[in-house]
Parts: sequence; structure tokens; C-alpha cells
Amino acid sequence: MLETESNKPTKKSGQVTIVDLAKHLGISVATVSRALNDKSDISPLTRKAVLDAAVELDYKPNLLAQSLNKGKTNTIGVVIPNVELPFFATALAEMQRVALRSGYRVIVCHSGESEEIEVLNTETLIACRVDGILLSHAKETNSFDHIKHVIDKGIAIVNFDRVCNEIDTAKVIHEDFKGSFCLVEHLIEQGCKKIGIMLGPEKFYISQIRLAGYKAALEKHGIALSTDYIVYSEMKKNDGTRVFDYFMSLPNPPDGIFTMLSRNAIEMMVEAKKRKMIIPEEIAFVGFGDDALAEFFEPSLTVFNHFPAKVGEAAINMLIENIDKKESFLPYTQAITGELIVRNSSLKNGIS
Amino acid sequence: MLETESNKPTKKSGQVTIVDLAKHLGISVATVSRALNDKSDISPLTRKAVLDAAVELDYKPNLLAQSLNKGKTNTIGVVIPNVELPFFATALAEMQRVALRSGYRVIVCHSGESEEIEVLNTETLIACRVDGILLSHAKETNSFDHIKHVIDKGIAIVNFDRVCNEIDTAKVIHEDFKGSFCLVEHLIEQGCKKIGIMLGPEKFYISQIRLAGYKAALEKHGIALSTDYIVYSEMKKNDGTRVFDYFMSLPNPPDGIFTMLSRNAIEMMVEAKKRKMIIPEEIAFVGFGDDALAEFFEPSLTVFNHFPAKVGEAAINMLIENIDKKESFLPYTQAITGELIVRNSSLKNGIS
DNA sequence: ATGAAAGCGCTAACAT
DNA sequence: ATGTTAGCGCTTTCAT
Repeated sequence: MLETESNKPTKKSGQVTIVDLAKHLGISVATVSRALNDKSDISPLTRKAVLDAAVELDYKPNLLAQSLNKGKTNTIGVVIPNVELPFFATALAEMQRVALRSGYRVIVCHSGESEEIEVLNTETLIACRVDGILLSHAKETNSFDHIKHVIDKGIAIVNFDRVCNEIDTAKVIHEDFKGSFCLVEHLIEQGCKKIGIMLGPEKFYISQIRLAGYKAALEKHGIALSTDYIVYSEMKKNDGTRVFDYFMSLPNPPDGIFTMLSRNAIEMMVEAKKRKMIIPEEIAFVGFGDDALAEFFEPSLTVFNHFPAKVGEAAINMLIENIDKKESFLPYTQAITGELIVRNSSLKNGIS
Repeated sequence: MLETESNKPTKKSGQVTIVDLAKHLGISVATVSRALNDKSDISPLTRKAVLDAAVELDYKPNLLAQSLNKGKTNTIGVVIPNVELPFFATALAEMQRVALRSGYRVIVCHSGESEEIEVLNTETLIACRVDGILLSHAKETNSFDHIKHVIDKGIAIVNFDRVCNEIDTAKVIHEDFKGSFCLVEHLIEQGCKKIGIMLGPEKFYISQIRLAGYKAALEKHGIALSTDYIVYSEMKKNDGTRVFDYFMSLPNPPDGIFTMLSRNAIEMMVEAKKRKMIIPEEIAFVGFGDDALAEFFEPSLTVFNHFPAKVGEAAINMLIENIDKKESFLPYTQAITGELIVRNSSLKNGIS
């Protein structure tokens, strides 16, 4: 317990290091390290002395140094376009929960829907030497070289929700085809004959797949396809309003509308109500993805719930698998089972 | 341009290092470092050679090593209770935006409203040697030793939204008193005489302050205070419903209700509508904090908008100031100016 | 059971 | 203009 006056850390960081502990106790850093890491070859007394000193001096290990030394950071990087979209907020929260349980830290980056920032984020994460990356593309993103990059470097990566179909990465997706098929078929069963669809950007893989589901449902029920009823959007606020105006301006406007973002359906319903249209009798609505808005709006919105938390959980578990197996991991795709929630925006025999 | 066969990185990390670059070019690491960091004492030719090689070999700097060496990480840690609350999602997004602009990375931690995890998060951030911490307390949090800790270590910290009044930290808060005063006064002006208030946990500083604003408004207008009308809650889903039941069970139920979380007001309105009560004539509602739900619900909810993005921006700017000034920084408190948004849930002369 | 020393990748004196 | 070297905080052989 040799007491020197110089207990205060002297180093650059201003924080207590194992050198400080070693000096304080008059032993070597190696011994301190062993005690701290609970190694075998150490006397119980020394261990206790070190542990006590660590508490006394408020020693906190420097993760940077540890990671640098070990070549592993136990950190996962997440790149998302926008946490303000409820889907991403929920998925992210779940990722953090699982990460913590599995001994990983999480660095979150927002691309803000910008391709440039998404690329920048990816590079930052590589520079931070994260063990793996979870990524959902910005709507702007057209080129996927940064993803190839990550893969070439042998860094684990899982693509979720807004995935890119041009690269063979591990992916977690929704039942996009089935969900969209269900929703559209439900509209048809409710008597809708002219069904409009509002998608995200045309290049989105999920736009394409959901469109395919829509087409399949129409075909199954012998309804002809009309390109007038298919609209892409940049997913801006109030796009729903604009697209609804467009639909209503058609010579033969839809009697049912499916939107890829539930929020857009809500915006449309606001507009429909302004025009004194009767929902769902005159026009019915369904959306992809459940949230508080869908539940509380009047009429409540029929949705395909894609379980954001499950997506988050599956994605991070797949990533950890990828990290653990390293080279031997073979990319695969997992689709999370969703569920149709029928509500008043589409149910014509009106239940309340 | 000396070519050796051994271009591939040999090291533990598996990634290209400046040593690899140096070998590849047959020069010293110091020169490589200088070139990479755009130092003065270097010939343009060597610089170019290095930069080219960096691209060719896909060199990415190791931030861990840089940070360890410099004693600065350029990283900010954020601890929030739950991103699924729209306020935090928006504040966080803004923090990231500003951080990026200012050359900082962000590590986000969720406490999930747990004190234990909040403490753990804080320690992790210290261990990561972040330059500063932005923190909003979990609702569970009772002890603030971990905050004292951070301050004692000389790490910059800014407390926002859910602040603790027992410690002298830098803080960014809302106009909690004024906002609550405005909302309640507005109800009074609309003719409400019996005003219920639903707060968060009693120990929350913001609960206390918002209650004070409520009391002040009542007093100004000569309305007697009744403890029956004051309810605390743990901010769980559907607490609004329960509290509304309670209010309605009173011998003399309120004719106006103010909730600290807008979502609770929505839940109450759902319940009120089920009971065929007329809003706002029979009972009016106002909430603290604006979000999509408040705008889209029918009737739309009168709120005090506390501008989440501004809070996020102010908090991170204050933190960066703290980081830059270090010792000479004196903690202060900044209140973000809010704004009353009157909507149909309270406006008795009904505008639509 | 403990210490000495090398090394993780990088920067910054200090040479030359 | 470039090379040599020490050191950031830690773990881990290899000695003893």
C-alpha cells in the first residue's frame, strides 16, 4: 500500500491509467492488468489490492487502448436514414437492447437521407474499426460502392429494410410481397375495383417488390392494371396530399388506395374528409407499417404491421452471427413475418 | 514506387496501416503520416505518391490509434431514455446533424428508462473516452452520483430535457413554467373552471416546474387549487386512459385537462369520445409538446410546442462550448423559447 | 506469482 | 524534406 504523494494522473488524457494504479501500489502494470482481467496466475491478495485501488482512484479502463491492442472493438455501427421515422426509432431501440445484452456498444449514424453522408458515415465506422455494420439506405443512394468496400475489407455487414438488391449482402427484410398482396386483396374483398398505389422512389427495391405484390393481387382477382393508378414519390411530408389530388383529378378516380408509408394514407384521409368523402364507403385506405398515428386517427387505418422491433432484433443477431463466423459466414436473407391489422379505414361493414 | 509482393496487410486488425503504406513506398511511417495529415515539411511529389498509394491500397486511418495518441476522440456520447418518444428522436437527429458539421462523431446509448442502464451507459462512454456527454435522465433515475463522477473527471456534460436540479450541470430546458402557464391560462380563457393536470413522475424536475406554472395560472385567475385535480404518472402507454377514468370518477370532474405528454391527452380524448362527450365544449384538452399525432388527431390537440430540434441544437452547441473551454467553462442553463399552438381540442368558438 | 518488454497504429518531437 | 524514436494505455508473451 506504498503511498506516494503523486496519486493524480499525469498523462495526456487526464484520466487514471493502469500505470497510475501500478505506481500507487508499487507493482508492475502487468500484474495490475492481470488482476483487472481476472486472470489465473495471481495471488488473491494482490488482486484484491488492485481492485480496491481501482475503486479508490476511480480507474476506468480505456476502451480505445484495449480495442487497439485486441484488434476488436466490440462496437457495432448503425447507419439509418432518419430516426424520426417511427420504424427506424423502434428498430434502433431494439438493436441497442440486444447489443447491450450481447456485450456490444452501438454507434449510430444518420444519413439524413443523403447518399454523401451515408458514404461518409460508412467510412467513419470503418475508421472506428467497428466489428460490424447495420445499414439501411438513404433514399438518395444510387451507388453501392461503399458497401462493396465494407465487404472487401472483411467487415461484417447486414442490410435491413431499405436493402439494395444489386449486392449480395446479408439482409433482413419484411414480407414486402405478401404484405402488399394482403392489403390489396383485402381492399378487393371489400369491394374496391379501382385501386391506387403510392410507392416510395422507383429505384427502391421495396417499391418494386410491393408493386409486384399489388400487381399479383389485381391479377388474381382479374382486375386490369392501369398505370394511372401507380405513383412513386420521394417520401416528403405532405406528398400524400399531392398524390391524392392527382388521384382525384383522374377521369376515373380510385375507390381504394394503398400507400407504402402509413403517414401518407393519413394525409390522404385528411384531404378526403375535407372533401366530405365517406371513408371507407366511397374510398378506402390501407398502409404499410403500423404506428400510433394509424391507430389513433379517425378512421383508424388498416395496415400491414411489419414489426419494426423484430426487424431490429433479427438484423443485429444476424450481424453478430456474421461477426462470430467471420469468413465462413454466408450471406442470406431473412424476411420477418408481418400481420394484417384491419381497421375502419377499409372495413365497409363498419365495426367501431 | 518500389514494389514488394507483400502488399497485403499482415497485422492483427487485417486492415491497411501506415506501416503498410510506408513499406509499399519504401519510405518511413513519419513521412506517410505527414503526407496524410497535410503537414508543411513535405515534398509535393512524396505527398502525391502517398495519397495515391492510400487510395490504391484502400487505406483508412485507425481512429482508435489516432484518438489514443491525441488524447481526444472527437466523439460525443448521448444518453437518452427512449428514441421512440418523438421528442428524443427529433432532438437526436438534430444533434447528429450539428455534430457532423462540427467534426464530431456521436455514440448513442438508450437507457430504456432504466437507472441501472443509464449508469452503465455513462461508464461506457467514459471508457470510450468521449470528449463530452449529452444526457437526459431515465424516469427511474434517483441517484445522480454517475453525473458527479463525470464532472469530477473533468468530462464535459450537458443535461437536457429531463434534467436533475440537484447538481450544478450545464442544462438545456424548455420554458416549462411559461409553457404550462400559457396552456392553463388558455383553458381558463376558454371558460374552463375545473382544470385537471396529468404530470410525469413526481420527482421529475419538469413535473415540478410544470405544476408550478399550472398553479400560477390558477392563482392569477382566482381559481382555487384542488389536489384531486393533480395526478402524477409513470408515463406508461394508456396511462392517459386510466387517469381519465379517475378524473371522470370524481364527484366534480374537470372541464379541462392538461397533460405533460401529448400522447396522454390523445388517449384521453379517445376515451372521452367513447363516452360521447363533446370536445372542447364539455371537456377541453391541451398537451405539452407537439407531434404528428397532436396535429392529425380529431379534434386536433392544442399544445405548447417545445421545439425538440432547437433543444438538440442548443444542447450540443453548449457541449461543444464546454469541450472547447474545458476548465474555464461555467455551467449555465438555457431555456428554449416555445410557442402555444391553439387547435380544436380547446378552442370553443370552433374554427376548423 | 510477478516483472520486463514488445506491440496494436498513429503522431510528434527530435534529429539529420 | 525525411528518418528515428518515444509514447498514448493496454494485453500478452517470455522470463524469472
